[in-house]
Formats: sequence, C-alpha cells, structure tokens
Amino acid sequence: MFTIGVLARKAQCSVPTVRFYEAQGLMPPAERRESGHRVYDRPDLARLVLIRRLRDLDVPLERIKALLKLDAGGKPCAETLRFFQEQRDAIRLRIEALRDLDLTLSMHMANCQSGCLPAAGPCDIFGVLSA
Amino acid sequence: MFTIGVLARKAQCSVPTVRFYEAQGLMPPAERRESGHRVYDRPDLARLVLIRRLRDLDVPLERIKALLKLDAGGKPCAETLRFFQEQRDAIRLRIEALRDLDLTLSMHMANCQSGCLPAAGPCDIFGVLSA
DNA sequence: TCTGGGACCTCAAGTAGGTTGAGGTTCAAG
DNA sequence: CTTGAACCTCAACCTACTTGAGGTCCCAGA
Repeated sequence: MFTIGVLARKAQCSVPTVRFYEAQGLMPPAERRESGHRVYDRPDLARLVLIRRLRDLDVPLERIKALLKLDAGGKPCAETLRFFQEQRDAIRLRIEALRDLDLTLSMHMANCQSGCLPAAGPCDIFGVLSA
Repeated sequence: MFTIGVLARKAQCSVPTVRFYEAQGLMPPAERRESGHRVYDRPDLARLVLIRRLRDLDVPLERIKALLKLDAGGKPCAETLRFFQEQRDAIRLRIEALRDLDLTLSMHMANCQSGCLPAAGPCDIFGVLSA
C-alpha cells in the first residue's frame, strides 16, 4: 500500500500523469483514505508500469486502453500476440532508422573534427543531413 | 521552383505542416506568385528536409530554430558539433532501450507461441512487461 | 501539543506540434 | 469554358501531458 507520490516514483512518471490516467480510464479509480488521498497497491503499480512501457513505444492511450481490456478478459494469446508482433516490427524499423542516422552523424563528425578544427571554417553537417 | 504540394511530398510531410513551420519561423516566408500561391526552390527543400530529420530525432522546434540560426551564421564547428554529439548520444540510448524491449518481447513471444496455443490459456505477456 | 513544510486534493488553463474543417480562389487538362 | 485538384486564410480541434491557483492533510521535531 503506498501513496500516489511513491507510485509515481516507482513507475518513473509524474504524479499528475497518474491522476490523468485515472481520469482517462487507463487506471481504475483509486481507493481513497478518509482524507481523500489516493492509495495504491502492487497490481496498480504493475498496471502503471505496463502503461508507461507501452507509451515509451508510442502506443496511443486509446490503444493501450483496448489492450488492457483484452488483458482483463483473460483472452487467449492470438490477438495479444498479433499486437505485440506489430509492435516489435515497429521497434525494429525504428532501430534501423536510428542506426542509419547514428552512422551518418558519426561519419560526418569524424570528418568535421579533423577537417575544420581549430575553429576554422563553418560546419557543413547541415548540408550533409539535408542531402 | 515548385509548389508547396511538391515540396511537401519531397520532404515527406504534409502541406499544412509546411505552412505551420513558416508561421513558426522555421521556414522563411515563402515567395509568392501573383495569385498568392507559395513558390519554393532547392535550398528551401534542403532546409525542410533538415527540419524533418531533426524532428524525427525529437528535437523540439525551438532548438531546431536556434540551430538553423547558428547554421546561417556560418559559425565554426565547435558548437554545432557539440549539439550533434549530444544528439547522437541520445540516439544511442534510445537504440539500447528499444533493443532491450525487442529482446523482452521476442523471448516472451517465443514462449507464448509454444506454451499457450492453440488458444488455450490467457497470455501472460502483460505480466512480463510490467515486471 | 503545536507548528511548519512537504505531499496531497480539485479544477482550469496552457503547451507542443501538429491536423482538420469551413469557406473561398486559382490553376490546368480536356 | 468548365470542372476538379491544389492552393489560400483563419479558426477550432487533437493528444498527452504539464503548470498553476487555491486549499487541505500528514507527520516529524521543538
């Protein structure tokens, strides 16, 4: 049993974000103390961590909501599996794109460091990137 | 010389986005025909592509604006280089995180495919992700 | 027991980075 | 000369939060 502040810290997000998720129906309405303060337990934390993890993948809130409903239903793998396969494919594309960019930057930075130091001419990295 | 539609297609973005960038001062005020239609040339395209590339890296518009100003000044490498080094570091962290997630998903999906088909029990991928 | 400051509450407004829509002009192919 | 795609402006909407105002609650130390 812990407070919203502790929950947020454990899930690596902000307190208002937790309240926002509750308002949006992603987190269930939290139990309250007499005072009105929200109280959470382990399953709540698990759910929040899952939401954050999916958000890191840029899965929209609506989609996460649908998935959580699916999970709650204890449905068989098939649907869920398909979703995560798509997700994984998206991740892989993104990794490829990032690697490509990393390479471009690295190559150019090597060039630049040897070619235009000490503070001699303008940097043409912009030209390289927009090519 | 081309129209906003052609420009947008070449830079892989939408027409309203181009206008939005102009309004925000990221793209210079475009030249116009008598009719009021915007006209663009190669340097405009280069600039737009650069903006898009930086946006793909989640660089905020304000930061891009500052960089473009820096570029226009023909400043020496040092500052620019530092920026791109930071950017590259961010990319690498992101790649690591994504790879980690990919691995987690892949391992679990392999499990799942052998363990709970044909449509037998519920999928525990949610538990795995929120652990 | 009192007190101060941090953590909590609600509700409203603001933010980034666009997208969408209404209502209207212009261009170019047939 | 028409008609449909592409352009124009301006305003409203969108997602996913963040920030702020104004107020209550909790708890450790004096």
